[in-house]
Amino acid sequence: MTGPRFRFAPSPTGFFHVGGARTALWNWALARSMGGTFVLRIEDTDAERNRPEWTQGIIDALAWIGVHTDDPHFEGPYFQSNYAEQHVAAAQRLFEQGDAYYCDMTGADVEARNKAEGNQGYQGWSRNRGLGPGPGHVLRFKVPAGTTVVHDLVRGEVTFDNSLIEDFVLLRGNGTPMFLLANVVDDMTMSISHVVRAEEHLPNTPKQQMMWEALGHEPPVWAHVPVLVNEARKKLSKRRDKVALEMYRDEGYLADAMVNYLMTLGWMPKGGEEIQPWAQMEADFRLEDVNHSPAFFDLKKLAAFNGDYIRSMSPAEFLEACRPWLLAADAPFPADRFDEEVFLAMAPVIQPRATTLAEALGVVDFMFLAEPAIDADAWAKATATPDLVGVLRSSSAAFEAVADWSADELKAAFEQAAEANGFAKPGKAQAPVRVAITGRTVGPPLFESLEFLGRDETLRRLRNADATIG
RNA sequence: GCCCCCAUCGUCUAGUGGCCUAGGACACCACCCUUUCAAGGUGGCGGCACGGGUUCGAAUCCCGUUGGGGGUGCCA
Repeated sequence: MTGPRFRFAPSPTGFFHVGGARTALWNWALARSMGGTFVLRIEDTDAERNRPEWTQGIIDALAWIGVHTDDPHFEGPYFQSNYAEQHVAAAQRLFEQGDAYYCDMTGADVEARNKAEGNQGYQGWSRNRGLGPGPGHVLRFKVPAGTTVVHDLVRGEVTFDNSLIEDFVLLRGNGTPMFLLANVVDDMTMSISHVVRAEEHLPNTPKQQMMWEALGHEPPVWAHVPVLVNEARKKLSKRRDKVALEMYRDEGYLADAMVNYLMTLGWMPKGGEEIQPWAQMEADFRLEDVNHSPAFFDLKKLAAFNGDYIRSMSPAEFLEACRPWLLAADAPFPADRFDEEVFLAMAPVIQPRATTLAEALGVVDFMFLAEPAIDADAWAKATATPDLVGVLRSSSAAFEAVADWSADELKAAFEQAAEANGFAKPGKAQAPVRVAITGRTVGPPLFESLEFLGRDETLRRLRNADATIG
């Protein structure tokens, strides 16, 4: 692979952020459509928040959204912690070149001096003190005078006044490298040509660009994409918001729907049609077309996308997609009562009624439950008047007499029973039968359900329900 | 506080000086269809933050204001 080299560099935190997923997807689309490479680098240098299993979580999440480690465009994962020596070596080089210097002031020292002098930030106090490395000495980058212009593919030219950028820390007092340094050195080592990341990194960019230059390299192409925000228009946070990709997967959001939705947050496929196959989006995606303002991660719209994708599946695909929920320990009904044939046959009436896969099983759970729970309020309402009770009893009798147990005949039988009890519109009289059979007032078409439920079970449930009426 | 970014319906967006009476999607409302609920169909509501310029002409260019967001660690 000789094309451009992109990278995705998450820090392991135990879950995969939806914002990170979008960034990964955009990098992935770019790498693939440009014949380039997507480098995965796990930024695990902060021992505080890092566990080996987190990494697998990242790889699994990426695979779910279609970023596969066995794709020729994929490279990695690399672990930042393995490159500490190189980070330190680069810092050493900057020191030797005179682009960095040691400082023995602690954070408290800096704060105290600023308070005394009415200043803010680090004022380059140790620039000319000629300090060498030593315990507690941090290495700081000597920010040159002038301005730094960042060329950004989505923002354009952004100019920073270097005098407003403090001499930032490269190496901690204990000698370990800081993120800014590690990040730059790794990008250089991995020959990254395009850094596509969230906007929150834009203020870091002049610092990183100065390091690239000091280290004798041409900086990469930068692209800072807008952040994803919540309803209050604040950056999505794991404390407040539902940001874990895994949670959406577990609730039955389809990967294709999630991917499609994420892609359109800040970018619109050509032609203005939002629902697009991955291949099309991959081919069309351009950083130059990315929007500049933060995008609200809208659960309602995600749900709409998901419903759309669910409805477009064939019954067989739908069954397979539901399989994990059918086999789950907390499945809504016991596996041995499940009937694939029935589920397949009912799929077309289930799909338009479900927003998520998890929800889909709930639509037909009554078909596979030995004794579906009857909602008390629904039952009370469905049998509140004598005519409703009458419908229940006469339809029960009418069903018993049906010769051919089919939806059509059941419907005809029911309509007669309803009319006999004074209902001009049979639809209005469905409630008692529906509640008796399904436990609820709403659900898939009743007579088709009865057909599949079978004569014996239908009549049994009607008799049981009838018996509960005084 | 300081620095940076941003600003089209409630939301995601189309729009790159005349094609804009500002288009689509989600949400919402109404109607149709109908076997409940959905789905589907039709229609509706609703927006260029404000003020100055530039121009024959501005949602589009410039300046300012206001508003929002991000960043300001010996976190990543």
